[in-house]
Amino acid sequence: MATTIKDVAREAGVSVATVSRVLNNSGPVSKPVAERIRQVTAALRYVPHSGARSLITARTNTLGVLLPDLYGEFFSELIRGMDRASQARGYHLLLSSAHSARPEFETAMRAMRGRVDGMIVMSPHLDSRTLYENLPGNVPAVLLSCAMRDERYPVLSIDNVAGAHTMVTHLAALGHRRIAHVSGGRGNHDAEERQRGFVKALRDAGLKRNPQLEIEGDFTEASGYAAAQALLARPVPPTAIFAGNDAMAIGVLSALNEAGKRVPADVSVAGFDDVPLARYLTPPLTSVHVPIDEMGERAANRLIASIAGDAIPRRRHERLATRLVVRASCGHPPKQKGRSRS
Amino acid sequence: MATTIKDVAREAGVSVATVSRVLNNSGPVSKPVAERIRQVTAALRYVPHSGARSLITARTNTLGVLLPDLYGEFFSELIRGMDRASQARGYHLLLSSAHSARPEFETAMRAMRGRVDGMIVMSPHLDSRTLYENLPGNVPAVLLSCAMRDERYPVLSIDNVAGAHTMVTHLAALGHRRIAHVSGGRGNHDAEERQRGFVKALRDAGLKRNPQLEIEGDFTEASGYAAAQALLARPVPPTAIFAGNDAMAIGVLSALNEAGKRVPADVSVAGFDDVPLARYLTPPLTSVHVPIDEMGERAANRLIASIAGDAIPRRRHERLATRLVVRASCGHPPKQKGRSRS
DNA sequence: TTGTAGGCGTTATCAG
DNA sequence: CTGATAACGCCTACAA
Repeated sequence: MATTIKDVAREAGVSVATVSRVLNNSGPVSKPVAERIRQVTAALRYVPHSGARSLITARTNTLGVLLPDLYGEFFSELIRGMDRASQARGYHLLLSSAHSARPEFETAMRAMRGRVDGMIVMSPHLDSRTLYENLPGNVPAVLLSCAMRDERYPVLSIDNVAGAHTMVTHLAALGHRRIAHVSGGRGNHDAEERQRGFVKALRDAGLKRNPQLEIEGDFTEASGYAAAQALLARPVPPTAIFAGNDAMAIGVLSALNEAGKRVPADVSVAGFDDVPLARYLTPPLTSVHVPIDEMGERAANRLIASIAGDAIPRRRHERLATRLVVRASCGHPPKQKGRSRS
Repeated sequence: MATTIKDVAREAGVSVATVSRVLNNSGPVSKPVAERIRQVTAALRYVPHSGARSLITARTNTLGVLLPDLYGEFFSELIRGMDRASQARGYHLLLSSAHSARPEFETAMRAMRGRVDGMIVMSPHLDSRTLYENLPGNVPAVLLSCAMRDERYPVLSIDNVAGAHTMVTHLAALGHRRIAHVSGGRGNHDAEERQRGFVKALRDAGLKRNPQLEIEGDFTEASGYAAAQALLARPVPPTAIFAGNDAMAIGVLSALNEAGKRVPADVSVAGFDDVPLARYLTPPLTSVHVPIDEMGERAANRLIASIAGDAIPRRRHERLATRLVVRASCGHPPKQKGRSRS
């Protein structure tokens, strides 16, 4: 049915070995013969069977990608970055998502073994144990935003703590003393780091941590919306709300607007990620810029390098720097009408 | 290095045939033997080499997915839908993006041949000719949002014309007579269909088409922003702006807000797609709902069915229905003379 | 119920 | 420079 190398060889009047040599530039072939073979190959629309090839070369030229639930702009960007890097080096992407839960993660991991040369795993919900036990021993892997303490696998992550710290410090510098945080959810690595940055910045600014002003969300707009409503219902609401990502910040903006609060006149709002649309929100969102596509790109490049057997960089754990992006959604707190503390 | 079926056989003291039978449930094996084999398989963490297997079964259990440039929420949703359906049926997704241009499309298509059992192709920028010439003859394919006139391949698309028509009719019913359209760009299939719906609805509402009120964008927030600025500069600006997708509508909102226009008091704004965050915009965006993830899901299911050799549905071309979602961003046009005094 | 052996499409190793 | 031919890991008749 499908044309094989034999068909090409027969048609061109040569042996399969010669055809193979032409197609892979792996050996000397005379000009005219090579030319004829190329012609026949094109005419027959022949494409080598990658499975058969990988059988002998032990390479699939494919990277496995394991992601959590896909949502929003974030993953489009991430995948875009990985794809760009992969294509440039002749690799394909075998994608599998929705593996926040453990059993699905294990299944997906197993299913990939054998069809990929390496794996990129993003699994902000799983603990080191589960990761270790399921990561393939035989192929290299790069982790994204994972809770990996040691250096057994290279990990790429966002500098969440510093990013959140910078943001909260910025808010404090604007004069805010009641700064709320809507976190991305317990058990999520990025979310917890961002919260750590928040807490640390409060302390560094000499502000007291207030449980009333910390709410757990789940990185969705809906959870940000609900969180803001809850915060507004507090006896003394916050003057600034720092959301764990832009999606939740959007939900926060929505709730504030609905409640008749002006941003930033009444309440300041800040996000994290700085997705492309952040600057087009009303008002434009102050956020922490994360180079998402670059993270994807780096992960792929790093994996490909380690597949190729390149020397492993000394520092396996790499943190991507963030950048504070100040826009109109944050300003000074409103003049205190009630008591001012401390 | 990697463990093979032979290792398992040796370790379990049986032949490779028996191991194979156990792993594929393809033949009678005695209980105790099967049990031992399963144990050894697990202990050795053996996973069959998919390439070798596909060599003989002629199946890869992989779907190839060719997408244009990834952006925004749209593609996260789409991929999520495809992945969900694929996983449920034991298929993997081999993803490749950024193929708006012809040569890249051809390369990507060729690279996939041989590693997939079927292909999902989304290529709103390419013409039928190019598509035909590059679509694989040997594996089934499903097209998304493609300009395919005949029925050679099944096509799934959004009912863009009806969606746009409904929206514009809605705006006209609110009293708008100067309705602008920011289109998604010439050469993009979805964009052109939406524009057709816009034009048709104008006519049906007895409104005259006005070139001054039609601007070409490219589905990005930035282009929506620029378009709105241009529209505001018109001698007589529109009272409603219908953007070809939500991203551009976001840009429009941003520009209007910056120009001090109130939405919907001064100008109404509508989008298309109804991405998850549309309801959380300020103001919440009136849009045309498109079941994006369902489209991905259906595409995958349909492809898998045709791989399995299921009977092909009579109507190969399937249009997904859209739904008007009315929110606060659209209202009646301002009174003719009494322009807002703010 | 189990084992043996042939072959799937490639590439790599030899001879020529 | 070119052509046989032996792997690669697996599945599947066919034989036992």
